[in-house]
Amino acid sequence: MGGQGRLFGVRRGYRCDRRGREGWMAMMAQMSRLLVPTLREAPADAELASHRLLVRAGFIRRVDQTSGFYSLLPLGQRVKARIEAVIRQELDGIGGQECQLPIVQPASLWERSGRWAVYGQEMWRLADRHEHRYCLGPTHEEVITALVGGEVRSWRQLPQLLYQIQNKYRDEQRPRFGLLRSREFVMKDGYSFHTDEADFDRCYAEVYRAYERIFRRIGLDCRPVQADSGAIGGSLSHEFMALADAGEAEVVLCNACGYAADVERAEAGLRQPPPVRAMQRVATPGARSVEEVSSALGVVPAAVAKSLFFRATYADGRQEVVAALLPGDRTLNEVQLRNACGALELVPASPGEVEVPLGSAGPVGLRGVRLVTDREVASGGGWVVGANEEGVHLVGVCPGRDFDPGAVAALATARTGDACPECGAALRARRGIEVGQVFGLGTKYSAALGATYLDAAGQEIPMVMGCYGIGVTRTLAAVVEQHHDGDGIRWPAAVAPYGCALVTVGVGEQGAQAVEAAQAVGRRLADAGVDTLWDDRDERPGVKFKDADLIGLPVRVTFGRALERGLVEVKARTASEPQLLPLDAAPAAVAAVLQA
RNA sequence: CGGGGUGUGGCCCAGCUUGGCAGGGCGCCUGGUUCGGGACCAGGAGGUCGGCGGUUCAAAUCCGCCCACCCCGACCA
Repeated sequence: MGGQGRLFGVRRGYRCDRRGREGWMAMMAQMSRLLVPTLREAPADAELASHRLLVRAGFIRRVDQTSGFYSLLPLGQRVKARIEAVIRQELDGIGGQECQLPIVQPASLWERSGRWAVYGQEMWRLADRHEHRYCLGPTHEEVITALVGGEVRSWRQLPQLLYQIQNKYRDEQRPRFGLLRSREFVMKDGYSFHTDEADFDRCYAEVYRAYERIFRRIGLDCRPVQADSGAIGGSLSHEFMALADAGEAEVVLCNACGYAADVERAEAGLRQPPPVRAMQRVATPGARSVEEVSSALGVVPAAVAKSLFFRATYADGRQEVVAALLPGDRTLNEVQLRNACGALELVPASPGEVEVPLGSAGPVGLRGVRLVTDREVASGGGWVVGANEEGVHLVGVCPGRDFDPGAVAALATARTGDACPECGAALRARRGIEVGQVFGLGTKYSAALGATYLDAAGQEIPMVMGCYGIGVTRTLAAVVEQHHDGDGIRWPAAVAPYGCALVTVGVGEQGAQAVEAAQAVGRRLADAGVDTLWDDRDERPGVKFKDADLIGLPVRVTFGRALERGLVEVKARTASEPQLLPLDAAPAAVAAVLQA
């Protein structure tokens, strides 16, 4: 029975619907009327701070019995909407046009682009009652290209920049980390269509700058890094990485010149190869790993060139064994290897698939295997390699002289301390959450799907395309990953579900005064365009403070015992101490925190 | 997909080894006392112990199969 609302005769469902500065109706919401199920303890499956806090603070819930499907509760939905609003503003500002595309897409469209066969198991495939095949869109290149190709005929209608913000689907083998890797997620995808590469380059740069503004406004420490363009194809590509230890991606940064790249793309600077000498056989009984071989021969691991074998699968279904040859102290960059041989998929080869003994394998006299050699190994020198004979290695093996290096690629994964490929200073490796990517598609899709236009000379030419994504739900999680403390979330003002928390404490006369004051301040804030969340629940002060910190609105105004002196407490979520201010001064102080 | 783990009320967990009345904390409901950092007292509601089958006088507990979820790896816009 008697919550404070009833006790003090406050009307339930009170809404302040004055129009605020930002154009929407600022409102004063009552906590007692909202579905904000906070939890004292986090569910056992939540590991990352973002996942744990979003669940505990009542922003998201996992759908029962599923992995990778989340409901956004009212608070989560509000944050999502605010992130989307920032994205819309910035994209509309550079001429972007929002549209909506179907989630369900016909297989035929994907067959025309060639990706039905290529996309793999992550694509969620389904059939209707007529057994027509479809997929749940993991992305929308095919649909948008077919759409624009059908409607745009003339160079006069180009360029076009279209975007959509919608649910996308990927049947992840292993969903995890809450919203960071779910099977259903919200993504902003944008596509641009141009007469030529130069026009695309101009658009790419504009979107790139818009992305920088978007992430800055949202409050993410986010770095654009050079990226591999992956399965989608194309050349120019940058990823926007929110730096966070929880990130799944790794990037290397150069403090000296600003070079930044995904490790999938980064090329480590070359080191001096081991000195050239005559090739010689040596017995290495029992030595199989790089460590064993190098210590048996008294050389450093970096002087050993290791051979790694993979079974490569190509787009046409053909398979072959590929060997990667790289320095023994290096981790293989699988993306580079895949790019170098043009394979769709690489799976470590099982011993049965390779004729040579895996612990003593090497490039000299290797047959029936496609060899890809790392740049550093290919640069010369005398390397230790396996002799393709159990227990025997070769020393002083020189590429070109003693074996044909085949294709040469940057197979070594860059790491902290490597030389920056631009300026030679030391690189630093950091982890990041990929929240956005921009890349060029060239004419890959337009050519396949017939998206052509007639130029001024009447020639039919395929449009040049660009593609620009932002993971919206993932960005939401990334913000929490970067903005939280031991007590809860600390939302940046631009994306907070409400700008300000109003906390009334006290009972009896004091409580009544608090309610009256909170409503007055709430109204003034609404007039100023600030949404507020009033904790009007019949809870003890401690509970309200804990929940306020957990939910993490940027400012909290407390109406309590200081009211006797006409004062309220204004505390930024990130501040350690509150300010005591006269009631009248509270709205301005709140606004000051929100604008900081 | 390989390896490991967990399923007991809305949440966190004990009980399982060694079979014998289904428990605790938090949350929820009622009454009372409290009221500035997750209060206290009293009373109460809520559970096919993931599912199916087996062993047994008796199964949350032992056995088999299945399902779901989590972690590590592999994989990845």
